[in-house]
Amino acid sequence: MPTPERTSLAAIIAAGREILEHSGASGLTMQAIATKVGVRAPSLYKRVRDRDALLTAVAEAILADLTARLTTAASSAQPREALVALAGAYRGFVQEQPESFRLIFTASAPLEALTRAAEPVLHATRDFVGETEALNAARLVTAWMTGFLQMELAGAFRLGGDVDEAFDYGLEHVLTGLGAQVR
Amino acid sequence: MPTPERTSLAAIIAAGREILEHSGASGLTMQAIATKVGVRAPSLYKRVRDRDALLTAVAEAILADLTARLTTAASSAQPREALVALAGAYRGFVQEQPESFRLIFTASAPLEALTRAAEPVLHATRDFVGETEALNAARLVTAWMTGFLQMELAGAFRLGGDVDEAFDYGLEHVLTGLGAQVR
DNA sequence: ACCTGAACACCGTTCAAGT
DNA sequence: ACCTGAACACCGTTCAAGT
Repeated sequence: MPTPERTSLAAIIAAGREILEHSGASGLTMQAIATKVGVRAPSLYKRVRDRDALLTAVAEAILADLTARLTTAASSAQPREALVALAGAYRGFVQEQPESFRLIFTASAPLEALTRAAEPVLHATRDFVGETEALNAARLVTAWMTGFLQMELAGAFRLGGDVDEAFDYGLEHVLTGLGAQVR
Repeated sequence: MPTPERTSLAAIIAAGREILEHSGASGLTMQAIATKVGVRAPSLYKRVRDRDALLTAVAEAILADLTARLTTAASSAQPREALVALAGAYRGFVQEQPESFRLIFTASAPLEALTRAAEPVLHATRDFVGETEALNAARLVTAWMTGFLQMELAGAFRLGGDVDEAFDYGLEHVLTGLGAQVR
């Protein structure tokens, strides 16, 4: 005799994201998720292969959110402004959801979702430096932003200097470097 | 009656680094370390507060190595060449010891060790852009390198394009951006 | 057809007992 | 003074038994 479903994959992922931000990746246990969705831990295996697959699914959901935010932020017609707004949106997202940011580069990476998140950057750099250099330029911008945010989160910028100023400085000089002719 | 010491903190850290590179952070268990140094797991707690402190100690040892490599690489008198060599050395280190690279920004970060590793970068940027901008420039270079290597490791650059070319492109344009006047 | 208790292997960690 | 076995709490995961 069938039993009604007491939860869903969507609910599990949503619970996972909440627990992740609240307790970090180490607090994201099958037990904790099960309790939050009102079920016992073994039942989760009906919807998810194992914990690793669950982390990947959570990372995908996070990346979908981030992609939407970046796309909206980069809507300016001025390519330079679009990139500045995009960088600001990325930083805002990371400051709001630091544990989520940590996960997307840690979890058995969902490459397609990562690629999709990079697309607004790619569009903006295409407008800024042209088609031929667009991919390399996008990788430069993405790498700088991601590295900066990771180091800021790790506290590596805590000793001396103004972090906001360092962010603006980095962004300005990256954009200048992209705009200039390389000898 | 005293018992002779059967291991040492140095041996534990060395064993930790080997296991880390071989089996990843999740394989770096107290059991695995104990077996490698010829002791039982509870004995490790004579030398180390807990696993977290052990990870920090391993990260510190890794950073000391990395610092030495970067310092050597950046010894050129030409500031631009110094930065290029430094970036190459960093990338080489990460390709040799990817798990070690992952750990240094993951482990309850040893901030002083991280700061020390950044010092060769700071010296090189000071020579390149002058005293006032040195710190901001170092943070730009460090962030770009670290972000690039992390994304390369995560496989985010696996889809299309030449990764080596993207690295060179990024480095050139970062240095150009630093060298140019920002309007 | 989904959910559960019980069980298993495997963690980190503590501690009394050994030498 | 260091090392160990035994024990504990807590993981992820499997599976037979329930409804």
